[in-house]
Amino acid sequence: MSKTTTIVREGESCDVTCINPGKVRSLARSLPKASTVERISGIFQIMGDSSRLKILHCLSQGDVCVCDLSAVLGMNVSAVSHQLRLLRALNLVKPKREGRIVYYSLSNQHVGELMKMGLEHEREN
Amino acid sequence: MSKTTTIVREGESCDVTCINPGKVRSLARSLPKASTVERISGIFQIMGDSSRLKILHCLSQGDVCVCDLSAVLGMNVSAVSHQLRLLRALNLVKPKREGRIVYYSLSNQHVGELMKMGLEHEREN
DNA sequence: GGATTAGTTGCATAACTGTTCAAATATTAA
DNA sequence: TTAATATTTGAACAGTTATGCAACTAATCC
Repeated sequence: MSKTTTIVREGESCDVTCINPGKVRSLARSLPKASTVERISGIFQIMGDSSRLKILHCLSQGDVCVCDLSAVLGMNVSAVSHQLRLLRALNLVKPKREGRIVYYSLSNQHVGELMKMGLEHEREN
Repeated sequence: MSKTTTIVREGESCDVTCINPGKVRSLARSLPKASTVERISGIFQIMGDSSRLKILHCLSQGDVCVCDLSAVLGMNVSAVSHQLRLLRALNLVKPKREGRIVYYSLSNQHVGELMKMGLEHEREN
């Protein structure tokens, strides 16, 4: 039943042995486009680090300054700041300066919900 | 208002400058324990890669063999197999041999739901 | 038996990531 | 102004990761 078929995907074509050409074509069509997959995996990747997850967990309970985050996580202020920069770049958190102190908060509730989902998955496993 | 306090976290203590010792203590208490955070971030980390996300997306539509996955994703059979091993190790997918062909499927629906969440986040953003 | 096909695995490697250190910026206090 | 504090940033480093190649196992077909 094996067969060599030419699969066309996003402009380029390549010869691959595939068991079920029809299924392959329909699966290929069903995939969200590359940029979408990239952005979704980006979100998950960001949440795939314990330090960042802890930071987000703290912020889900209200504004926290960098200094306090550093104390809670038990890590370098600089390290925390680097991670906050990443989170800022992805619009997951936003800063608010008050004098010398910068308070961070979640930009929206989506991340909080994703975290809750993660916790539930964990519990059910 | 700044103050130097000793924060005790999981047996070890360290001196850190922190703005709000009370808040820090309560946040520290509110954090899920290390192993839990680790496992949750592990799940997200696994989904934080476009190849794996595509694989999982395919499997969310039914059983697919390694060969077809390779064709759909346009990548090496070996590379796909390596990723499947990771997913297997985390009990996210399971193999079923039929002759020479190995069909993979999702172990449970949790991952599918997480992916849906990701897609929704993406859309709302 | 030998040949072919599907998949796995170990190794090598290039690319990426998280953290730390040191230096810079910004704001307040003396 | 100088000193102190809160945060940011860039460079460097160690550790991890995704992929491809080559060699292997497993199953089928001749």
